[in-house]
Amino acid sequence: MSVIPKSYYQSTDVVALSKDLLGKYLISNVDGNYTSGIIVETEAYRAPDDKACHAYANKRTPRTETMFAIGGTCYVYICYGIHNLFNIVTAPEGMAHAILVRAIEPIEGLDIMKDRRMMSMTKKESCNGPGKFTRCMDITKKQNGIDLSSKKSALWIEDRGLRIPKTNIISGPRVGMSTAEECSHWPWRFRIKNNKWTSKPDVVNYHK
DNA sequence: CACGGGATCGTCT
DNA sequence: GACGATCCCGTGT
Repeated sequence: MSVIPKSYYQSTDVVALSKDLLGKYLISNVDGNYTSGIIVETEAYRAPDDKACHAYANKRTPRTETMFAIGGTCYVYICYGIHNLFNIVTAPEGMAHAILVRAIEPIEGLDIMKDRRMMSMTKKESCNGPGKFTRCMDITKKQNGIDLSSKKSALWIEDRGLRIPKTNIISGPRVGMSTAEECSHWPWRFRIKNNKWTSKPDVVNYHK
């Protein structure tokens, strides 16, 4: 039940951290409603060279400013006007790296999550998307910029000893990127092999 | 199961 | 004023 310390997030290898975060527990304690889940799918974003990253070319705007914060900071933004997407900022302050959490396996507080989602948590469709589990855990822009390495926060991450062997980690291209062109092919999307709580596996196919 | 379109609004040009 | 690091539902097979 140990909270992952801020030092963990200072690595400049955001790809390695994206893999290492698989199997860690994301805890939400918003307004006293405790829910948790295991991170089963992640995606890496890395400024300045990654065109798919909001902070591509180290572009600073009111929105991207959070990405430049110290590793261990929470970055939440709204996508398509509806969905709150949850990211973990990594690397030292000034370096805009982040990891998008794309899916979790719901573990605790299933009744609370069910009410928020209006869907049974035994269904694999309940949390297998970045806009889905945030709804279950009430993650919103209110949490943008908070510290993920403290249990005093509304959100934090724990290492409960679960270990995912490297042979059980699948990598693939990132999704949902029409303008980032070649960067979308970078295999920076990671998920736990044979885990029913990940989003539908994409077939890697560069031939059509 | 694949595909297509609508929802909906913050963000940046 | 256009565009999303998405989701859901309808239609057709």
